[in-house]
Amino acid sequence: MDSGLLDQTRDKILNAAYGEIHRSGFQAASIANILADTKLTKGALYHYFPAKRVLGLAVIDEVIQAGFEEMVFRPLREAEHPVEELLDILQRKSEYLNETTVKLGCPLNNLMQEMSPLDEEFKERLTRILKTWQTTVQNALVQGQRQRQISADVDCEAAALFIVAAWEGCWGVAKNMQSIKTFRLCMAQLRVYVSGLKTTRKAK
Amino acid sequence: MDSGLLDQTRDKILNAAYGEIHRSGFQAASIANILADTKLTKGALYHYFPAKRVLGLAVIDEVIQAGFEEMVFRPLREAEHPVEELLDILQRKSEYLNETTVKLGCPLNNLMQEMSPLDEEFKERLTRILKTWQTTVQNALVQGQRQRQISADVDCEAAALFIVAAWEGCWGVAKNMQSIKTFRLCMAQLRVYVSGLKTTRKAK
DNA sequence: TCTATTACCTACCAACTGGTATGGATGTGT
DNA sequence: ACACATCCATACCAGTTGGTAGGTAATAGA
Repeated sequence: MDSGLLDQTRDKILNAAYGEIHRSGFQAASIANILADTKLTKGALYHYFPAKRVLGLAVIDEVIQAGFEEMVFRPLREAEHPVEELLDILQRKSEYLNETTVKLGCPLNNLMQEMSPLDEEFKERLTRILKTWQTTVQNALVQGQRQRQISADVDCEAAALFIVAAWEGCWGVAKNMQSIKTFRLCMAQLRVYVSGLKTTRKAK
Repeated sequence: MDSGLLDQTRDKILNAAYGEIHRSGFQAASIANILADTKLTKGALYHYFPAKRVLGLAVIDEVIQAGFEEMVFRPLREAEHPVEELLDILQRKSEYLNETTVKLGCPLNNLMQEMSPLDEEFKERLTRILKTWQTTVQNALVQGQRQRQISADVDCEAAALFIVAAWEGCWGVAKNMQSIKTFRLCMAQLRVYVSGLKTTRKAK
């Protein structure tokens, strides 16, 4: 058979699994629900994925990581003025966002919080995405320093880490308050922080 | 019987439940494990708590909220110089912290991420803690403005929200990377942000 | 056309889940 | 001393979980 580019069934399972995991977390994600969504049966699922765990790992690699790559990492890497692009992305992310998105939260963050202490392989793959994220932001800041957009005395590694952390933090509080307004207010402050890196300043 | 101040059995269940929930989350928290920890049986547990859900809510109110009250809210409210106290707390929190603490993450954040979309009552109680947190920080900043420690053009509500969000964000990344060093680096940047509120600055 | 493999379905299972019913032991009020 | 509530243990249950065994239909290769 094909098994090559278009593997509709596998993709359907993958997407349904992503949805279920996003809604309920990995552990509480019910295989029965995934199958109900896809109108498939266990035979199909266990044909493509030998276990629920493997399905979860595939969702991380092929859906979540791919999504970040397209929506955040690539734009940031390819931008000519990465600092502006970073502020742009923060802006865009806080605009395009609906009720359910804010209610369910960031899929990466959700999975990290749930699975990192429980499963080493989950942790590794999720942390890899997080570190790529940090590194990408860090490179943007460094390039910003070269372009005289970011103050020279900024510790880009620490700042990038903090930006990622705060970013996820904004997702978190907005998710709990279930309020888009909260998310926007919070992200606006993050942009204030990033903008603050432009002006020269002293540590304490 | 007593049922008053010292109810050892109930406390034992509550603490064991807190531990289990902290380790595995609420849904995955196994009543069997809690009972194994306490060396009690179901009769005891269901004598004090009519359902697992109620036990979870009790853990939120009587363990988690109480902890925040003692460790964060009260010191912040009672401080004469709340901005210094806030920076102090951020400092203390990043120092006193061991391997397992960073591995398991912030109990409040964990529960919020997991339960807010799933259970309205969980959400309400957790959000209440979060809002108390925000308000407490906000009051500290406002008082700081009165004491001429915080720049007058700071939006204290937004800043407080962001501080809480970033705070939880620091917990989050540190938990996933399972690195105390990461936590400290991240919290240090948060202190930089807070310190930055002292100097006068313009929004964008 | 015969064979082998892929793709998927149906029926089933052991393990575990939260929860309940019952009963015994220990006080407590009268 | 009797009735009664509190505290907790034991045994049990229905429902759900991820996972498996075995079969069928379709397709591919020769």
